[in-house]
Amino acid sequence: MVANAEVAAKLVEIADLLDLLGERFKPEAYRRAARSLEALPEGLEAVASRGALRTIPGVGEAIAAKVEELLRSGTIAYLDRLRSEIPAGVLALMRLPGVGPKTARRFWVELGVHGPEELAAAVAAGRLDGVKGFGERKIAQLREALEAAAHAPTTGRRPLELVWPIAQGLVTGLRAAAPVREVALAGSFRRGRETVGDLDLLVTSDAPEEVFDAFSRLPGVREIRLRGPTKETVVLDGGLQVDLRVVAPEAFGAALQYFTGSKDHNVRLRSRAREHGLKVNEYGVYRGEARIAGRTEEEVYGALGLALIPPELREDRGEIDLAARGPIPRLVDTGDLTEELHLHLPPSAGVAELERVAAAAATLRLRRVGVVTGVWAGGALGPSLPEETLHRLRNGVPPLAPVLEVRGSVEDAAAAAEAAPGSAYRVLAPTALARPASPPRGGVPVRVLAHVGGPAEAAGAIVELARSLGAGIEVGPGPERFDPASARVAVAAGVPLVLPTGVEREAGDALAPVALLFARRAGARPEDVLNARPVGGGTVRPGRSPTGSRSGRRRR
DNA sequence: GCCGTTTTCGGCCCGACTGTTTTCAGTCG
Repeated sequence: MVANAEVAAKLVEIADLLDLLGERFKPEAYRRAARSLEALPEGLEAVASRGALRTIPGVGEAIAAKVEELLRSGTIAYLDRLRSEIPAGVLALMRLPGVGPKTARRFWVELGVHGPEELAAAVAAGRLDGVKGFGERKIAQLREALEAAAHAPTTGRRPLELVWPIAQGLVTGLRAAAPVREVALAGSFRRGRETVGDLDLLVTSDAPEEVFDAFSRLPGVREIRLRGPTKETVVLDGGLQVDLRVVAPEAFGAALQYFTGSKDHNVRLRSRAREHGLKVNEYGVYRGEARIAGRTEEEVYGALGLALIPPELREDRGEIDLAARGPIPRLVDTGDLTEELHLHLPPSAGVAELERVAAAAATLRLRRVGVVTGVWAGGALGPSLPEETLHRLRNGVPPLAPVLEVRGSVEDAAAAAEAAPGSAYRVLAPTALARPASPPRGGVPVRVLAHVGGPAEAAGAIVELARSLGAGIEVGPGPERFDPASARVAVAAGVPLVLPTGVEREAGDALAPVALLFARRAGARPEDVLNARPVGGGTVRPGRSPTGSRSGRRRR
């Protein structure tokens, strides 16, 4: 079994190598196909076996053939040929900051340098001095990049939930320290991608210089990488890069749209604009010289004859055609959540803690909060809260309700429910998956929550299990929850999602907001979310069938 | 190499910033 990410990596390598050969449009074609493969909620082998590779956006005849070749034989002859033409170290040269395909190729062809180590030696030996295009500053920059690459591992993309608190801190800090009006996070962060490469911050202000000064002095800012009249790039202590842009208020919507991306979405949007005799850039929508939109995103999409597209859907997966046909179905939002299905309190939690949660629940207008009173595992019930707290909970602290958590199979869950009547139960699905599942026994008040993640390729099997149990599947960061691609499979199959409400969390905690972004990215409407529905239904009926026209089907 | 609500050929987003250049190429997002 070849993982989708592995195939995508091979295509990206082809793209990089073609870049070095000076190809104009092929590299981007291979990269676009690679991005599509990475986001695929299904194993490539399954797609290939039903002959559907070419339905993947950006995959045409040639790339489909190469993917098939890779799945069949484990290699791509075309890639092997490119590799034989270009030394591996030249690719590493191209990945140095400030070095692109042109420069890397010059190092290789003109200087006979085959990799970063050789380049470092060449720089040290003064072989770049006097070479056209390499002044003092360029050489110093190169020396620094080589130094950094030798010591620090390349900083890749980071999980969204880890970047979340950092991003919120920057927004808060900027609001407090600089003369800004609007502040917004854009980029893949705003789209709710599972991983974030860097952060894009957008502000409106009359005094850009003051904003940049204040931004540079925020705690955690390690260095300024570049600074111009409208843009500043800094690097934080952890190595995360942050781009800050200051734009005029009348262009805020256009800039937000532009810097939210995705790249593929923007490219398609611009093609559409051209077809309508319009031009879109980060300052607005133009008909000739006249600016016809730009203050809000709604204006920008409207000028192109489109309904506003939620950022989480802007991936060029058919959302533009959808928006051309009419308003996009409303996606689930924080305010739709009516219930917390399971909340773990610290083992020492006292009565005051219950009251704190109840107050938080009131603020969030939650009608029910399931508090885990014990974990049933291996046929025994483990205590999880002090006796006084349990007593108080059972005697009623609205809207809190005791919930029993079961880790095991469906049979375990039924046994646990009989041993501790009156509590709902949930199944931790890794174990449930390992055993044959059967529907819960009758007469027990249950609500099944499959608490399980895994590779996107496995999503289909888990969704089917959840459907047979009448379970909802928790969405959010971490290996025990569904990521956006898997969640999309669930939504398309009519299996409801479950979202954490964040009721017990401290401010700045990322679980609930990130889970919400993931669900929205999966195209989930309020009715696709189990705990966004009216309380009282209790059990989800097993074996619900998808309803033909659900949101999940509008993309691929 | 991909793609199509003007197209199966001829396009492919577009601007900021840097360094080095005296008018622009390369990189980046």
